[in-house]
Amino acid sequence: MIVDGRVLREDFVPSEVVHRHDEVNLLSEALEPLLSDRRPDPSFLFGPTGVGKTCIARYTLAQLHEQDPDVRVAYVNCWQEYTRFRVLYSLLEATGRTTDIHRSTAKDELFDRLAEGDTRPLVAILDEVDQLEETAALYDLHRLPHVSLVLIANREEELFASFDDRVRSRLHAGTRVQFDRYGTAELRSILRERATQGLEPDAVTTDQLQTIADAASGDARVGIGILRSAARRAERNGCEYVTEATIAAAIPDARTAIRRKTVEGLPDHQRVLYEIITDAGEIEPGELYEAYERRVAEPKTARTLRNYLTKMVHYDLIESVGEHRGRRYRPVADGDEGEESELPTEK
DNA sequence: ACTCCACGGGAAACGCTGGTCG
DNA sequence: CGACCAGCGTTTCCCGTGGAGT
Repeated sequence: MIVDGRVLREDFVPSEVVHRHDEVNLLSEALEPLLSDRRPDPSFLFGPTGVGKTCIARYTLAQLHEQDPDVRVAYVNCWQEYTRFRVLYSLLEATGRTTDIHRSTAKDELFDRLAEGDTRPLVAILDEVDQLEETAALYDLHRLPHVSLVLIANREEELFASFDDRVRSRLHAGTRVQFDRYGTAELRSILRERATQGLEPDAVTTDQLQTIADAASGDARVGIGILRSAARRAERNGCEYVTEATIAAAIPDARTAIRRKTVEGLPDHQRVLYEIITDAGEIEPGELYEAYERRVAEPKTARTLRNYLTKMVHYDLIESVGEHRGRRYRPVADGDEGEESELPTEK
């Protein structure tokens, strides 16, 4: 049933792109100077989740690398690597020179090492760059003449708001590529493409892909997740092809899978907080702290809990409603319908 | 107006890892 | 080898801010 599981992973980069030719062209034009040994201005890819920003960036850079193997590419996801140290480290790693570096190595050491030595061009793709906490890292990278930046974020205004002045003025020039949500027809053909490569022929019908595309409401990541989950379920049941029932089962599954994974990875104390909040449905801070203290042997301070809470809000596990007095925490709603959940987490 | 409460920034304290020096 | 040191991440303490309730 499943022929090639890699194709169904969301980080799979297809060898051909569907529906994003304009964006690819824009980006590769912007990066063209690299082919004549000049440094391009930074490129920006903006758009909501699951519209192919990451995929297109990787795809385009992979092509570029093929044209000119001297151009190296480093992909950094700023969700995980959100400090200056980690970003620099990831870049060094991509150039394969990290052997003797550990946590205790001074930051400047990392920077120096990037600056000297191998000065072949390096393109740094910084994904979710709005999550980067030390934007000074961007300034650092910009100072390196052989490093070019491709920055990926949801919204332009918010991204620039998070920059400090130095960074903002340096990066203001540059190419913007805006990605819009996929229509269901587009999404359906993307899914068809994946199904053709990843599954047995005829394992899934066009109607079924349509159902999945509808459920994913423009988010290719969710769509692919549903397809993968449905295929796995079908396979586990010994089916030769995907059935309506497996799809129905896979839809909620894919929606919460990512979150469940995050929750499992949470440190103990934070998971306790999360459980209290989900159990209660909605809870106010004071009560939350008390419940927490009752449940844990060696409770952390309230201040620390606040740190945890902001982090969990950040991770989209919980949300807080109201300000100051009368604030409440609750698990983030499961956006059952494709309702515009476009609340760009104000701050 | 005044008090209560929660939020979140900043500085200091702590704990861990790995390096270095005698 | 053991005693220190450097540097980072995490936690705590302290505190200013500002809305809500009275």
